[in-house]
Amino acid sequence: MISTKGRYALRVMLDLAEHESAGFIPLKDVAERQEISKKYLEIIVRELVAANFVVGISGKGGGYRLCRSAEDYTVGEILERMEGTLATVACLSAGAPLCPRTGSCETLPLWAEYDKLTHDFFYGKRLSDLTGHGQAAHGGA
Amino acid sequence: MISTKGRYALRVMLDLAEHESAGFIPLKDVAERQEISKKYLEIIVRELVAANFVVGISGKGGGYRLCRSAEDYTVGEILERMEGTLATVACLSAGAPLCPRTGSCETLPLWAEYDKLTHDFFYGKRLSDLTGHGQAAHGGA
DNA sequence: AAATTACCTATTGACATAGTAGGTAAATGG
DNA sequence: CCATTTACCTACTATGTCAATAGGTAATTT
Repeated sequence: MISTKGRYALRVMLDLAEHESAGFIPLKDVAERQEISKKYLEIIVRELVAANFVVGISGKGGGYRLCRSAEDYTVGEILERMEGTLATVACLSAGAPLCPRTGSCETLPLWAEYDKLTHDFFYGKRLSDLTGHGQAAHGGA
Repeated sequence: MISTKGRYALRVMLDLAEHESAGFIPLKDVAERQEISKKYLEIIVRELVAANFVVGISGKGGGYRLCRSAEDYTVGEILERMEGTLATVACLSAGAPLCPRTGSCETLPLWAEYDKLTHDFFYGKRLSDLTGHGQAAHGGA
């Protein structure tokens, strides 16, 4: 299960991507548009800053902004950073202690195959692939 | 992340599949071979019985046995039953309350696509596809 | 100086995970 | 018939994670 942290982070990144022409975006605006508690988003955005995905500046006129353009982020790198790992079983998680059953475990190849599928899927998607895919329009027609 | 419940359940099923010629297999044997606490396996096997995946008989000479042959189980049905859902985000989980953002959510199509990938992967694998895939041998050569 | 914004530490309630403990019921072998 | 083996059942618990909330300080602009 992908947690709110990863999912909200992606939505914040998307929101920033779609409003990048407006300069630095206050978190308040993102929180309102996305209908997510601003307080909670603070925690998430802090990690996005630490990961160098976004930059923030304080004060009036401040806010957050992407560091790169939307097509230069993969969904995978964002999720992996926020979730800690994309691995679906503990024994395949980076930094996990080596399981003594590796080698004889009959299920490990299954998990490894699924892990690769997952990794390839999310690293194959770019932030720019997701913009403008909601069915409801923002303004018009 | 797939929990121990699903992973252990799969290993129990596999163990039973590989020893089905020996008739009813005591859980004690499975626990020893798989190096998993028998007490914990009891909980898991109870659910396998409830799901009609295995049958158990009490008393001396008793134990557990698969209900069908190994090629008639998909990995997906076993995991889904044990984990409750295979869905990777809450809003796609069966029985989840409908999210008011469905329709405007820009990330939903991504999760839906990944969900389908996951579902197809695990339902495309059969128990019999996993037998005999550990590298280490049981006895010999 | 006032307002706005990011940034930081700490805390919390709810829930799931991964078991453990200690029994009862059923079936068999001797 | 009785001891043994096995499944089956209820309850408990420690630990950790999740999803926030609370209440501040620091930076920047007008």
